[in-house]
Amino acid sequence: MSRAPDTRARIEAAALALFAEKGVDGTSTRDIAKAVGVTEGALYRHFASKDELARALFLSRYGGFAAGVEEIRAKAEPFPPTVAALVRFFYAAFDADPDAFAYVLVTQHDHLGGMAADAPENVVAALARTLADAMARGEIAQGDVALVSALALGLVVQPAIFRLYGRLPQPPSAYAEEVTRAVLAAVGARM
Amino acid sequence: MSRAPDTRARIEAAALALFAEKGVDGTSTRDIAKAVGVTEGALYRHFASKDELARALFLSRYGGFAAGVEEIRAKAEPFPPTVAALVRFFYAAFDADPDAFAYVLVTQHDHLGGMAADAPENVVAALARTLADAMARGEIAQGDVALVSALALGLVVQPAIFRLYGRLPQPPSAYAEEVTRAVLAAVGARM
DNA sequence: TGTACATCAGTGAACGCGCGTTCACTGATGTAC
DNA sequence: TGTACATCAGTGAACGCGCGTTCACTGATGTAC
Repeated sequence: MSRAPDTRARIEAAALALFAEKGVDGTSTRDIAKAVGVTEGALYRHFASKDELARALFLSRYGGFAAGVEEIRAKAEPFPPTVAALVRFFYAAFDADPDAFAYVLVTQHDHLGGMAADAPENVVAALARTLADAMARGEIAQGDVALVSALALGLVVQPAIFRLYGRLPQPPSAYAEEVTRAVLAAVGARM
Repeated sequence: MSRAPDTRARIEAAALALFAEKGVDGTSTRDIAKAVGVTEGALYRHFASKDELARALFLSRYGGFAAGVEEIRAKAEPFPPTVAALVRFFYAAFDADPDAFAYVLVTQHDHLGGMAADAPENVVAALARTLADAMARGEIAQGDVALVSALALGLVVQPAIFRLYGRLPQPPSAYAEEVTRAVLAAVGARM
């Protein structure tokens, strides 16, 4: 039986909340230790460094997004229900943990530097494949896949950002249907 | 006649480039001074602190965006040419100074905290007014103005972000027409 | 025009502080016999 | 079951370092008379 209490999980939760609110650079190891209620030294029993903590948090959360997107894509349903499922998936994740959503959103470019642009675990790559498939099947208008990916992603992500900064009266999940409709219209889906 | 050479402008340019690339926290005053070719002390002849430098850079650049958006809105042209003008304006700004675009994008929430949500100099507020006007005139579908603002902004901004991180083969200005079309479709413009 | 003084952008060395990290230690829990 | 030892998560004090900022100074430029 494991001896350890839930300290590692509590460090992750506290760090994620602080990183999301004040940024990684704006959060000190003292801040984290204080929030958890342990000394700074204890952090180093669970993570080799502050950087490794930041990276572990990113990879686990980001991996969840990538897996979810890829799973929905792999079902190969028609385009409209696929988009609806993707939107619902992202906004359910937002509702479940806004801190994680904000953290991944803001730090993705720091951590994805080394990842292959078309790696299966890359969210944008999975999204691009979904759109390329739909184009190949004639379900949406022909166009530059990278651009269309940007358009679709922007439509889904920006309401979440607005919500994070208090610009939306309700969480984005309340708008899932409207966002889905906007994506279908923006990418020229044949309805 | 002014004695001063262009040191202040050179500090701003170097700081903007560094802030855009590595973030404000990731950039030290030593970095800036070295890039400019002066000592750190010299920075304080022009700016009271590193924070004030960051804020001055933000306000001047952001002010340009807000003024441009408000100017286009004030012309009160029909909705489609208004959107086209806005998209062209943002992407021209991107082309002219990608560092400034990236810096404003990333740091806006740090600096806009105190600004009234509906201040005339607030870019999102100006955008929301544009969309509210179009709704009132029946040019676009009725809906939550905040949500529709998020959708429109996301469509315009995300391609710029993709370009900044090397995910788009061409600068966003090359896609201005397609983005305009996507915005019109997404907000349900009567064509 | 020449001289005396004021202004100011820059230098270079130094500062105190908070940062991430280390380390000898303690005490509780698990394991071997 | 009882005892001896190993493991490990935590403590608390300390560390060296890079950070933003300060300051006495210099020398070039502008101004007054």
